Amino acid sequence: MQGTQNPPRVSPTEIYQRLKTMILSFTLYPGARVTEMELADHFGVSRTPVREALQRLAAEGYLSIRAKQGCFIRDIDLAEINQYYEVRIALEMRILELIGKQMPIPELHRLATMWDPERTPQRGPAVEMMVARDEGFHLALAAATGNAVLASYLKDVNDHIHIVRRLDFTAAERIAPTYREHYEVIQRLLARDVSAARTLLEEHIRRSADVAKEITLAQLASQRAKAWKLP
Amino acid sequence: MQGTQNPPRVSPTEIYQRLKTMILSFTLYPGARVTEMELADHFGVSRTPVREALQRLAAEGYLSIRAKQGCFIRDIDLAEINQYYEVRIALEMRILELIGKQMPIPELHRLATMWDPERTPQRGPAVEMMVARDEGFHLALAAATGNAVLASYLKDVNDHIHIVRRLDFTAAERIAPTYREHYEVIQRLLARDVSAARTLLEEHIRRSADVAKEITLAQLASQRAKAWKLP
DNA sequence: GCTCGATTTGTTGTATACAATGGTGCGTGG
DNA sequence: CCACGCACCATTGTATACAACAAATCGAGC
Repeated sequence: MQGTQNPPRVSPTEIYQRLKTMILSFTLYPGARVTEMELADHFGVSRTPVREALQRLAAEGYLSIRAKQGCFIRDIDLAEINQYYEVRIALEMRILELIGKQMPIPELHRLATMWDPERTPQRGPAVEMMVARDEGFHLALAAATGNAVLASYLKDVNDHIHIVRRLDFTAAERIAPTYREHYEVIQRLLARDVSAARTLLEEHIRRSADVAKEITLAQLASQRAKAWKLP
Repeated sequence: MQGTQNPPRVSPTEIYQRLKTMILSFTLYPGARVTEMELADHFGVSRTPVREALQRLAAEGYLSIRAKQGCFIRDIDLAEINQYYEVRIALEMRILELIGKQMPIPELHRLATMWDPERTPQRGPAVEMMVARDEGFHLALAAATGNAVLASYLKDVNDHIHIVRRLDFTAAERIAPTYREHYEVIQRLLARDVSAARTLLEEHIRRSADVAKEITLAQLASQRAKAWKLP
């Protein structure tokens, strides 16, 4: 609409990222249908770069391209989300093993300060802000392994559960426990007690997953109600 | 060449799979350059479906598309391969935890029979055959978790190390140990001793990784020697 | 003979025209 | 009133023409 298509032509990668953001933030809600022409007009380019972006998104499972019909944002499949969470636990458990004896103390202190329960924000921060902070915590642990491939797999898994995970923090009462649980994990790492850190982190992930999935069910119901009256 | 392009038009997905196979089997060796037109002619289609396949392969890291220059098969980066092996261990360790107490006995017996050391083939089977069997073993464990997402991540990791892993079995002396080690893991699972199974499986993976990486170094050297005299 | 620059060539990036096909709605017949 | 079939339309799949640009090549000048 607001024509910013003259000087910088929108690249396929940028289209990909913007579409992914729209999907992950529910701007394009599950089940919605988009056509290549629509998006091409929207971004001020031809169908070619749009197709490239859509194919990437389809390959990653965010939407499905049905031949001669259109592109449909994939429905949220809670059973599948559960499976992604299981993969996440697999990766994060190994991450703790890898960094347990080796992660530098200063870096641990930095995280501890960042998640000090006494600094829990009183009036909840913006949801997206909180999600980014949370994902940052877990990715920081991954990065500390020095294994970029491992970190990128965790990032990939995170993206796939992001759409659900962000709902965890719409419930304000999850913010304080998140601070406390993150802090506890760091304390165990400082004490070089990897086993305890593992137990705590797994419980933390499962707790947040449960809350997020619960909220998702409600969200989906209301989303369907909205979709009901559109046509 | 042998014109089979009339009745069935080659789909982008098929192009993708065939190219991937060519890369993983060293038919297109690391560093080689291919152009879209070349491949389009080869498969008897236009550049469009070829581009689709190449973009998927690039997204998965198998090749890099350099603007206005060409597509280059990615070099093998042994440090990166190491990182993939670490992810593989993370996933497989969790897989053992998940199936430990639950995998049905008959399925375990099936695998035990399949990898009975006494049935080790005397004159080595074809390398690709052995690799497929090996990957099948590990994917069978993954499938037994009932977690399709987890299994697909393991498959993805396997694909990325396949190019190196297959070399493990060019050394005939690795075949017997593979049978023995697989068999041992299954025995521990039958005894419901998950912890022992984990230890054995991790050692097994690390051993095969070490051999594979060693052979890769030699292979790369000879490959470079070949490439030397091509132009 | 050597160096630097313009031109040519080859390759990917983008736009567009055309082909193939699934879905929809309308009309007809029972 | 309902069921069935046919034509039209919307949408993706494919081919091709054109644009943009990097590298190599060739030539001119010193």
